[in-house]
Amino acid sequence: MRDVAEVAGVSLKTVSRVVNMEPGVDDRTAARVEGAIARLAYRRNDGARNLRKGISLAMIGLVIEDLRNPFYATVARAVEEVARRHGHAVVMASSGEDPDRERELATDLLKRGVQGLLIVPAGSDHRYLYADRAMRTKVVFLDRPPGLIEADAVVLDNVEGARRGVEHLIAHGHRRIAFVGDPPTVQTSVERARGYRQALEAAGLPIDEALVRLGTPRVDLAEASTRLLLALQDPPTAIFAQNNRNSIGALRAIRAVDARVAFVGFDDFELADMLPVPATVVAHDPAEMARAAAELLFARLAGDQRPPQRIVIPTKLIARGSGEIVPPSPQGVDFATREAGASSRAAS
Amino acid sequence: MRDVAEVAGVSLKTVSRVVNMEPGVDDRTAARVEGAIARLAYRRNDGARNLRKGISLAMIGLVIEDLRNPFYATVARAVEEVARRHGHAVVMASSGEDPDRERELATDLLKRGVQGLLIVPAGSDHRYLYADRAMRTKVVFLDRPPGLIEADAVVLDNVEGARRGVEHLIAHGHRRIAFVGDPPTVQTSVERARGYRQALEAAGLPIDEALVRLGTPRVDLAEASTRLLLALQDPPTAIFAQNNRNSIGALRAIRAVDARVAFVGFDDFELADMLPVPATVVAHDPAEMARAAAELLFARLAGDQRPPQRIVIPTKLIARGSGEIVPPSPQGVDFATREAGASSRAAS
DNA sequence: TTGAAAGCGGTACCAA
DNA sequence: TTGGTACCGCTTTCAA
Repeated sequence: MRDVAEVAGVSLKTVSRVVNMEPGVDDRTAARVEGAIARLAYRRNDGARNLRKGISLAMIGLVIEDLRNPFYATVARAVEEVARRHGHAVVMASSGEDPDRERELATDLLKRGVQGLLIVPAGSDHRYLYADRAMRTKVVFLDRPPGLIEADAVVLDNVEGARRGVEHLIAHGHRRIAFVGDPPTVQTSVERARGYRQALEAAGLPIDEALVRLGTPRVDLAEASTRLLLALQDPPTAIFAQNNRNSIGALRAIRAVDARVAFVGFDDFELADMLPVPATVVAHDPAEMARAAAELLFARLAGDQRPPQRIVIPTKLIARGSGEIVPPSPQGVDFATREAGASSRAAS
Repeated sequence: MRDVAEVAGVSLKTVSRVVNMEPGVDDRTAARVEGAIARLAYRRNDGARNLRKGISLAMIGLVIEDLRNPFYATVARAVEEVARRHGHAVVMASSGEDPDRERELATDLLKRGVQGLLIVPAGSDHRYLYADRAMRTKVVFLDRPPGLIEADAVVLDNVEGARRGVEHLIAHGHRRIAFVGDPPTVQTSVERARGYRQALEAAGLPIDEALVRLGTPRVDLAEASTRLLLALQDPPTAIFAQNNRNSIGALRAIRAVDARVAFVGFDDFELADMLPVPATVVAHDPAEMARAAAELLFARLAGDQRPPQRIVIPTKLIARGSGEIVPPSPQGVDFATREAGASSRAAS
């Protein structure tokens, strides 16, 4: 702005007046200033402006996995809504499930001076958030708990939800149930796998590790993984998928090979009820989770000093058809087959 | 920070050292400062910090309709990607198709000092963007053109895409084709309706305004609207839906009443190929559109002075089944029926 | 109508 | 190890 003033041959203050369209500037003077602005491609520094005006930017950061996943899109929208009510803007960043990138993005947001941070962690060590003491940025974790630090978190009831989903399949006569999930680095996947195991153990069923596939964070990989499962000598009669991405992949595989297997997925998804066999799911309310986390963050920003909170959002099983398919052969055949030896196969 | 210094009985600079964990501060002094920081609930002002350090915030704003719409989620993710490559963060805001809110959000983002703005307009008058002269914020419009101002825009080939979709239905023998779309305030809906009309006119078919429903911006409304269409005395034999929200609503209605009508929708959507009757769509690449717009914005920020650009992204028809359903009665029956009088109905 | 000088809340540089 | 002082780019106040 000083440069502009010099070029236009006026004082700093006059330029300021022109830029902010304050009244009381001679038209010719204003024209000269505008000319200088254009020539120098000048752009006002809003940082300095806000500093002087005492305006704090009022932003929060949101680090999620991928906006294209409808689950996170819903989360993001709900966060935006709450932030708006509190007069804050939201800066969003997608980590793509990469711990390094999560850290990079979170650190970047902190440097940008966001007042608070909502984060769906990809990594398992969040001590870096405390690197900058006295920065005092408030952080609330979303969907997954923090690693190696104490902090607020709002999560789903993963173990219980998965357990109920698998119990549902067991109740319909299934004994060979596969689990299709994200890599073990993803907390939610691990917890849901735990629920899966709990359900099987409680029913006295063996856990066949060949049926547990932890490692398919994308639709196409989940589809490939499920195809392998269905091509096993002794394939599962039911599949439990750990989230909506895995669900859609699994359903694509089931459809591709025209398998008659039961299916239950964690996360509801659009059109689940419109499929040829409507999908049974363990549903929950992502928007509610996001709102709870955002409200907690704003409470902290307002001075809430309670110890770190852990809020758990419940799940609900919605039976639509795919989870109520019963296994093809009468109960007990699986056991009989296996006792006859691993290399033998039932004729049909 | 000055307050902290006073309370701790040290100089400003020492506090600064502690806050930024610079070396060379006596532990006891540091402890005193930390105590003061805690007591005063002090938080560093990053605005002032960035000003002094000469850091410009490097943010762009993105105003879209609703993140929950997968179309916009894809757009947002692609924008984020490009912005990141250019070292910028993205502040996102959802207008909910409300012109006032669009204006409010855009103005707010400008006040926050974003370097540039990407906007999917809900309104039709964007002169407010020029209210602040010399602010020189660059703006690129996305998906829909600007109103009453000259500005860059990246849009889809709406007329052509819709025309082809409807032609496809006509080619399969349909003469009564309904249009299900957003309100006339939504540019894209109007343009796609134009393509619809062009296709009918080119084929010498009459346009029955009772079959043109402009006003259903949500899935549930589109479903209700389509139900009404299907309940007409002389119902359409095919439906063209203007975007993915309307498509899903229309398909729900078709399924609910078990109607055997053909369907083509604008926008591809996840699981379109997995439905009992896979959905034929006019597809395109939202990410490509978003990338083009974001790159154009960064080119402008880098000094690109070309006149306002208008980039058009092509569409592509993907036939999957629903668009290839032929009308129930032989060609010409509709005409015969109508010539027999509006009050008569074909027995079957 | 225009300008000079102080100051927003920090950091940088150099001296003590 | 600590402190003093100039200054980042802009707005505000008050005087010319």
